[in-house]
Amino acid sequence: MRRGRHGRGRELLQPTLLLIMLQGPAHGYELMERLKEFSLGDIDPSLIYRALHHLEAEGIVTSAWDEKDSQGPPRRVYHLTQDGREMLAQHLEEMKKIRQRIDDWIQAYEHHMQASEELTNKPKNEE
Amino acid sequence: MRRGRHGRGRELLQPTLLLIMLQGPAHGYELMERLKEFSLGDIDPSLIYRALHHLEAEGIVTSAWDEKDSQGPPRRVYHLTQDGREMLAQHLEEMKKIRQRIDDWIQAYEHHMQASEELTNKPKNEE
DNA sequence: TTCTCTATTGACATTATGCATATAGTCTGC
DNA sequence: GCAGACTATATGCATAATGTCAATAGAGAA
Repeated sequence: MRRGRHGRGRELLQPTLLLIMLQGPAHGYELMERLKEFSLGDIDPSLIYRALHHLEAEGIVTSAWDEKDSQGPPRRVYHLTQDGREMLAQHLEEMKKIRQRIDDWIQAYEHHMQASEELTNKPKNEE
Repeated sequence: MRRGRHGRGRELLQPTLLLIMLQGPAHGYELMERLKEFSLGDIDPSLIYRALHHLEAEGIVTSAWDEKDSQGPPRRVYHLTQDGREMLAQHLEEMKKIRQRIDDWIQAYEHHMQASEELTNKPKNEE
């Protein structure tokens, strides 16, 4: 299975991990699976665990070994801190800005393409 | 002037440089100025020049010293290659995907917030 | 000549990414 | 019981990308 090839969507990893945790505590493997819901499957597991360690070091999440039975080795369960909730609110604002930039980009691109297509189709001055 | 702090919008740098060049050849300083049109002012100049060198090494753009007068030191003028135009078309597809993911993210976040707000405002079972 | 703006580049440190791999528990079927 | 698949987390290492800072230098204005 080819995974994580190139930086596609990697900038959405952290915000999306937090968003899933907003819906409730989760362990790494589960987060990895649920990223598929956001078209972010295909990310190498090591990147997810590394992101989680990083978030914990920043105080955005906390973690503890799960006391309940696992279907494998013990799980480390992560949940949001208050800082994490605030971070999410900041992410929302950031997301809106990025979306606006992307919209501007797409519009500028398509506008240019449309204009140059018209030039190609009407080389002589029609009206 | 604080510049380039953190990865804000940095993922849009390359596509946006190419988009501006699609509208016509341009030199680095000019590109840097025109990035403001896409809310990408505030990027350190060295990042822009580095991106341009990288694009040239990849054959996405070519460059030459400008023969015309500068209002300062000589300018290096960049223009798109055919590969660059194809790259732009790929960027368009990528942009649309990212845009979709961001929409999904925002919708999930706001949906959760709305749901939890309702729980807060109606703790007893009203209908 | 000094200051600001124009213009490009390089050095250096830090951080992120990609990929491979180690470790190990559980579960299913044989 | 053991092989193989799935669950679960973590580390090491090489390379790529970023951030910061500063060097260099021409042109134009005061």
